[in-house]
Amino acid sequence: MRDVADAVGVSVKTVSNVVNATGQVGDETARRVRAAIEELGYRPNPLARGLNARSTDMVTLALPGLGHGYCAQLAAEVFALAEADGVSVVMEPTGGDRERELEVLRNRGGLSDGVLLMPASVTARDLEGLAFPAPAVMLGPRRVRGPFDGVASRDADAAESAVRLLLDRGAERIVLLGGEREPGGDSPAALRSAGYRRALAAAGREAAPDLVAGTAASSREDGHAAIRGLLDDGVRFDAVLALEDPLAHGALHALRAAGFGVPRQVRVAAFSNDDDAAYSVPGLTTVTADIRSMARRALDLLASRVLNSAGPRFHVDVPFTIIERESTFSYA
Amino acid sequence: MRDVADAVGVSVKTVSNVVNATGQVGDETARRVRAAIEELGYRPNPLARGLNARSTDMVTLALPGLGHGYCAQLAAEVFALAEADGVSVVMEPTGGDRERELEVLRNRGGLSDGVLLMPASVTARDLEGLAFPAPAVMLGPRRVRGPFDGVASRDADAAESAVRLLLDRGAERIVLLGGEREPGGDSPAALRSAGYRRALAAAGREAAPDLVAGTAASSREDGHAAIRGLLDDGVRFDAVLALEDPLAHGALHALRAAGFGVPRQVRVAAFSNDDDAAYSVPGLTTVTADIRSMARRALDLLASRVLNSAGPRFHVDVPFTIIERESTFSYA
DNA sequence: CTGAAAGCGCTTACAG
DNA sequence: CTGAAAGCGCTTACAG
Repeated sequence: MRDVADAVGVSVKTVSNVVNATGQVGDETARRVRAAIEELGYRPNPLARGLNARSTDMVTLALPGLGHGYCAQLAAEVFALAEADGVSVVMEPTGGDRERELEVLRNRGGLSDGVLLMPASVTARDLEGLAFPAPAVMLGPRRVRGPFDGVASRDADAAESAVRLLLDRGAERIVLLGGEREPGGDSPAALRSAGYRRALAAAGREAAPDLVAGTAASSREDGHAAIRGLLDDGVRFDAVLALEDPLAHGALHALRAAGFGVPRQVRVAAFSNDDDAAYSVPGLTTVTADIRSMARRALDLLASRVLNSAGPRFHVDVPFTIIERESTFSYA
Repeated sequence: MRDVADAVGVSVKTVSNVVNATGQVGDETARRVRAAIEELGYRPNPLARGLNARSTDMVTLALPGLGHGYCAQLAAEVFALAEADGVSVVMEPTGGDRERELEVLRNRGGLSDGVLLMPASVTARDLEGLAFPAPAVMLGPRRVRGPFDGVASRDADAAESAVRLLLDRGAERIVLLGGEREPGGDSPAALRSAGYRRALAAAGREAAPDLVAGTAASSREDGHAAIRGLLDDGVRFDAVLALEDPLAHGALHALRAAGFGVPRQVRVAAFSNDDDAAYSVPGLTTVTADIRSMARRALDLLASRVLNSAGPRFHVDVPFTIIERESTFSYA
């Protein structure tokens, strides 16, 4: 900037004025300044700017990973919205590790104005114990109490609706694929499992233990193996609620191989609406949180929180939608 | 920092000394400074630090997207290695758009010290025309000439080796699944297609046009449909080289459904080694670039380039490996 | 072992 | 319409 000012023979303030369109600058002066900027390849130093503005227009996005559909979709939405807002996104994969989640919230040495965290392991107690945390918003299926704003998807409610849909379509015995055997906990799987039980209870039924099929992970292969196992064990069922889309794809596969018609004999619904869901045959009914509005709300909450770290905390729930496709159609 | 210094009754320099472990500080003084830091929740302002150091220890990672296995794997490696180096990563999805790729290289207003770009659309000519670009390293399958360092995977060579493997295993007619019908171009698909043709030529064979099966995208469904189409058309083949793993999974599926034994009747090989490759049945033989060393080299090159923007450009090729699994075994 | 000064590259608040 | 000064929060180079 000094260089530009000297080249044109004006003060740095004048250069600053033309760069930021602040103050008043004569047309001729502005033109010469612009020419010098062009020629010298001058770029305002964002660090120096930030030092004054006390802001970097950067946000840290901390997710357990990018492998799962939910996270990948959320990241994509955050990137797109942030870009439109003129803010950059620093990615910080936490691996779901508690220590790293806390580290992110401390934002030691971090340049970003605040952090968006999808908490996997961190507890309410951890959050309370955090001294001088960075401005942060928690987002995702887990709703953790604590001194932070939050945007949560209603996974339990979503699962409940999905089960209701399956019951409406005539299902009697619904497998919970990838589900938790024990009630309790606040992982996405636990929340969805709770919704499953709630819907059954509301319909005056009980969750049969032999219909809860846990899986090691959430891959196609896991889904395939689990359904395969049920069939081999002679377990009867006429519907599957898979807690992740890939599990459902594996299930479809296993059912087809075993000669079961979907949806005629077995209805299948799942979560996430990943790319394959629309293209599989049959098309897969999925329950999907409105990820975009989740990203939007989180970014907005964080922006407010950066401006005003005091004030009441906000917790917002994001709506979900059921996209019904062939896998649950009832041909009456 | 001012506050801490005042609280303890020392100068800012002394505080700076204990924070950075520079200079000499008395044990007692250091202890009191540390206590004050703790109590006041003081954190060094990274902006002010960066302003002096002329560095932010941040790097921009610009990829077309995170959807494909290659990109996702690369991103994961970059995150991990960067974290270990103490550098943060700003994600910048380009969507493969030329304008956005150029914008990233200009790094206007960007806080990062440099950029890692996986170029999709940008041409050598574009790069030459770039005035005052940020320090940058190009990485990925495309090797673009221009005033930048580069780390490239040898996709053509990798495809050539894969074809040689299939020939060794007794294949005569190898389908190029997801391949380009016309030679030329420098997209990954084009490069791999070129390797396919080269291997066949080296073996004294020709690439039969009916064996090149283009696909709209690289999903499982695309692979399934394409192989299905070939079978329906009565095209004879005894091997498939799929340019992306998901295509191969679709192919395996289609082959099984049609009653073909893999590898007994048809051998299948693919690229990328995605998570499913090891777990599919049969296990999928894939050719995989050493993504980690690609990330490592790119980060190192960028670090050097940030320190010294002049000097000769470096272009390094990253090795690839063939992981052979059941899908190409020959039961002699 | 500790401090006062200058400076990183910009902006803000005030003069003229 | 333009400039000189002070300051953002730190570090570097020099004194003592």
